[in-house]
Amino acid sequence: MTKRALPPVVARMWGRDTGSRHGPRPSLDLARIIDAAIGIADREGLAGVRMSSVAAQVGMATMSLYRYVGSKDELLTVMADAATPEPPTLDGRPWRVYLAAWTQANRDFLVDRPWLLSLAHHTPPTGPRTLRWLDRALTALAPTELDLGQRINIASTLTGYATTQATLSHSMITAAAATATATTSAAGDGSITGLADYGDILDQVLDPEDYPELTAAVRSHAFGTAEKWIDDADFTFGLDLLLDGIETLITRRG
Amino acid sequence: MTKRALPPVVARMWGRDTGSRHGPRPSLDLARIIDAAIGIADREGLAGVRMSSVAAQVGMATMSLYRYVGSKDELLTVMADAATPEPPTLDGRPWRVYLAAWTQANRDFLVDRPWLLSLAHHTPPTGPRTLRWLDRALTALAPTELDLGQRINIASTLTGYATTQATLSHSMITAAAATATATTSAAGDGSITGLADYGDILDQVLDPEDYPELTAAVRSHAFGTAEKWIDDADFTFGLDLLLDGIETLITRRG
DNA sequence: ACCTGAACACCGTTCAAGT
DNA sequence: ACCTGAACACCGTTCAAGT
Repeated sequence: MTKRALPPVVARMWGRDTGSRHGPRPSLDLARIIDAAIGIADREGLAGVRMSSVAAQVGMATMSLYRYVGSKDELLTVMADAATPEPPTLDGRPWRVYLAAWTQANRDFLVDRPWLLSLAHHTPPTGPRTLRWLDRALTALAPTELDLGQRINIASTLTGYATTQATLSHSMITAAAATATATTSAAGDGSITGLADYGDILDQVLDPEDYPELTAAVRSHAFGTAEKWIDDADFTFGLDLLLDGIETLITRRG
Repeated sequence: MTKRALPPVVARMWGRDTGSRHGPRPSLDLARIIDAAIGIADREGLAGVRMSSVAAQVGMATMSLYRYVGSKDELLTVMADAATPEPPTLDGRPWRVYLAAWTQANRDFLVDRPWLLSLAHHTPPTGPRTLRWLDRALTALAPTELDLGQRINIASTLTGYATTQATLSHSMITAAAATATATTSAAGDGSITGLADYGDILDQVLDPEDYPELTAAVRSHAFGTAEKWIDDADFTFGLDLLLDGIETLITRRG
């Protein structure tokens, strides 16, 4: 049972110092760097986060950043965890009530910080915040008879759902916003500038024989309004499907 | 009702010629370029797809590619749709049976081509393949009394689930594969090299008071084996939760 | 021990010629 | 009308000095 060395990124996320430095200063400075990077991402999106722009923001030379993070990739990993808020507190609520709030809060912070969606790593979670979300979901499910594997699976499924919905909302919101401002670009760059455009495009492109139901959907203007897609009602609708399924499973056990 | 010009990317995905060129040749060449790009992605991952590597593969100069696609981003969009297989045929199966197969097939091709996961755009689908998947799901649900909005929502939720599970499988598979080959890199680069490592890391990092349930999970070796995560049983488990929820909804209507 | 500027590597893309 | 090489822009990162 040898303790293997922690990967540097992980160590940094947990405030454990990696290299040998003197005071408690360095970790504080890391926090400042992370905050700067998060601020840039909030304002300009992920594309704005360059080693140079982050360094400028904190008043260092670009190269100095490499004293605090091993690479840009590490910086992104650390800032993703830091930008994740604390999960809702349990407060003794029953699992269904809590998990509904948990999933909704999960979606909400992804909508607030859509750049987190692009950072969904293909790596299991290792940061303090992300793991706290997982722990709280497991805790809420502890009173049920479900085993750990099932509980972990439920938590993954719900996060997945939150992510899906956030992605959907985000693409619709930006599409709608683009329509509002970009009557100018209508001719030019060819990006999809709104939901009306989207329906328009599908209408031009779909062969009704090959895509019968989609064509019907487009013709009936099911894609007409952005509000429909970012509505809480739709989110709750799908969430209830999931929770009903979980409830069925739990009662089947009892 | 003016027909707005199709965005170039969309036109290209549907085989409609964008610029003015002479014969039917060009579109064929586009297909060759796409195939080359997909081949590279399959072999080396998305990082291997460079304008230069794709051009080399088809025996053109790098710059010639810009005759066929407007930018690398366009290339990625087009190749993502082209790399998506056809959805399963309905064959008169009841909605629940079909959607189960549909979701499983969706996950399967994402597991086969994990680079598609990184290409999950923040844009609604516009390609022939992706839209065919959507259409088929709507068709399967047509006999139910659900309205179009609900059916679209169900399809989104199921794709989302497939994506979540594929992501999970993928991170676990690569983690496991890395363990097998990388006893060498164990000391060095600090990447997570396996599930055993993952449990190890969590164990070192978690404070049992702050993360009570997660700690318990780690101690009970719930993260122990990779097989558990890529098992069909887990996938079906979550899928059934969703389908149960949908079924509840449908019968509630009737 | 910490910080930094110059230099390099890599890659997408513009542009002006080529044929 | 199509193709292409040289050149540029951008950005992450190495390295050898600075203090």
